[in-house]
Amino acid sequence: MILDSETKAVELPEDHGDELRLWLRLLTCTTLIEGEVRSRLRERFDVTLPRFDLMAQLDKVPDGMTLSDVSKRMMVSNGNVTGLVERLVESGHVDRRTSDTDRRVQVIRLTKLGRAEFRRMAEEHETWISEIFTDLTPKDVRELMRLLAKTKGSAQKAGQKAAKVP
Amino acid sequence: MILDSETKAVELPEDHGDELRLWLRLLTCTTLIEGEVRSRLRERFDVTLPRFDLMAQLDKVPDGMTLSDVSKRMMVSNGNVTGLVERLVESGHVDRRTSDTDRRVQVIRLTKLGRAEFRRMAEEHETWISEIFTDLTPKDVRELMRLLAKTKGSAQKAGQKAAKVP
DNA sequence: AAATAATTCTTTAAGCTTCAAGTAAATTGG
DNA sequence: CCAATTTACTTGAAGCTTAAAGAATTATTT
Repeated sequence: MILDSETKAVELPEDHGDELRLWLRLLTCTTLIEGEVRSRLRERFDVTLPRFDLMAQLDKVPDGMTLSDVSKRMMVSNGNVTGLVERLVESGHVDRRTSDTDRRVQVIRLTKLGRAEFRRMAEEHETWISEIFTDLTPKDVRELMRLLAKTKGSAQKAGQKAAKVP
Repeated sequence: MILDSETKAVELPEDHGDELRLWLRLLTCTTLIEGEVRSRLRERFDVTLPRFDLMAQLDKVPDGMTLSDVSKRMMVSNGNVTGLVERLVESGHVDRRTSDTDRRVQVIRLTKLGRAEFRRMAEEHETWISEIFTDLTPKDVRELMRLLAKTKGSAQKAGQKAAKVP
């Protein structure tokens, strides 16, 4: 804390350049990888990344999940999921029904076709990812996992704090 | 390398689960932070993230840059930049003119208004970012920078290789 | 010089995404 | 039980994004 001549706290512009550079690098990495995955998905399977991501969520559960669940897990808006699911139902990859116990709720799951196609895509997708991270040693991977977990926690905390003081 | 009974190399499904988990965590971090920054930019300044990002590129140069430059730096498509710039010119934040030496080229730069508003936003933005990364020690930041640089290089290499063998 | 190729940017169509407002159903609290 | 609130989802408008095709200009090759 710095005090001026009248012993009053003053705001000096602190240096947050390192964090800013870190954020930009993080963003660059993600954009780069995302673009690579997107273009390969399109070329190899003629599928968009959001469709793939949604199917990936559904592949993890056998009995389907609600639209809200998908929305939270994918970290996108409800309206977004509505449209995405609409198109996946249209193309026969996803099955949708109203919950028996709560008529507000829509339960969606992969169809047989959807699951088969996703599995096929996921296999290649996994090798692409390992290719993309090929220069990292197992130790690098562990360390990165650790630091990103810490980053995630920090970001979540900052988000909650900001939400409480609007 | 695993050889089968006929001494022929066979492809066994290798485990790339760690890299996949790493990618998902990287994506989660970026999505989380991006969402936080997006919502704060909207609430505080009623500006979108893409507009802010474009202005950030232009703020770095005094004499403007071409649309292609912006496109490469932001890692988005040309058409995307065209529309973004269109709206920023419309709102008076960006100035656009045709290059004197090459009539294909559009040179854009921040207007006085655009630069003033960006500087104002950037200052707060920087503190948000430092807040978001607040749990990371300086050592964490350095280490993360290093590992992400390595990741970026690895991803670029993978992308180039894939582009050559289509 | 003329033909060819490469570049810079724009346009279009389709899909993605958010936000805000709206509808319907379930839950809560009197 | 009923009013008020909350939850789950949908809709609509605006903007973002990409990919692909096209137009204009410049650079290269023959």
